[in-house]
Amino acid sequence: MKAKINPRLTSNRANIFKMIEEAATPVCVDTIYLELIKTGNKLNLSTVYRGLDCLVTKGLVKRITIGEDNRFFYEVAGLEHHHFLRCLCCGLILPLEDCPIKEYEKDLSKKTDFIISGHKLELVGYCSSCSKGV
Amino acid sequence: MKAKINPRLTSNRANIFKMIEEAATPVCVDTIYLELIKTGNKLNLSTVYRGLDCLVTKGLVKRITIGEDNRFFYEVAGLEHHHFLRCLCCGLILPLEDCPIKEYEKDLSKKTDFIISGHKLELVGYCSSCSKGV
DNA sequence: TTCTATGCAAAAATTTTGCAATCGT
DNA sequence: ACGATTGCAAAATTTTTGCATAGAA
Repeated sequence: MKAKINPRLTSNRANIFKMIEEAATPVCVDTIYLELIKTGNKLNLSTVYRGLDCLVTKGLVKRITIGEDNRFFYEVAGLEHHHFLRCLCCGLILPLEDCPIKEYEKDLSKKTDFIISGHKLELVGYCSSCSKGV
Repeated sequence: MKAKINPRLTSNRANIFKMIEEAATPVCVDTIYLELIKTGNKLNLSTVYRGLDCLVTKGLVKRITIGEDNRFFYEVAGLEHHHFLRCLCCGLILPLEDCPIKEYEKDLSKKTDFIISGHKLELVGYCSSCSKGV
């Protein structure tokens, strides 16, 4: 993408951000797009993509991958470090606050001689609704 | 895909499997395809995709996602449970044998009322080669 | 004016599918 | 002959890009 010197936070982009902010879980591009259209906004899908790029560049939004769907999700940046628990049945994504592998990272860094900058943990299973009567 | 009653392990598929088996890390479709072509095999990319579907269905191969590239990787199924450490610079993927979150899973299951069936952990950073002189 | 944002269409990248031909048993 | 595989081309999905136009500072 062409480098813009001074990207603007247009109303489209503010709306995209608001939508992400208000969602309880990470959202993907078509969810954002459809939600904005449904609530009366008129904008193009590519505007959503470019708006997201802009928000990511500005550090307002984080682009992440969850699940096995090969597409991107977005969440507000600057949240506490967290992980996800995902329901394989209904797709529910539950953010988790605690992180069980902080010390492990240190050990691993020593063992592998990697500088470890981060990690991604995703647990999967079946939520209580979906596992009722199983 | 159309359900085949009795999928066959053709030589194409055996070659695909062998390639995956011999790779030290998970491989993606185009790596498999190019490697097979380079070693003298003649086959179509869609044959690779279908062959992989077949191997996954047969339980010989596992389809996984690593990194932020929105594409699939494949590894031999039936390996010990493991995770990955990935270099953000050169793309090196290092399989890890130990798993630091087995007990965490139990706790979380109680706390969230999920039936937890698995998890995916990926650590990222810079390998010793890439971080030399940084 | 000058830089940026947008819509639209087209292209890219990865994966899937339909169909006719071929192969294996 | 029958069912499965393959090549090829086309489609589907998600994301990116080029270009002309509209918009904001």
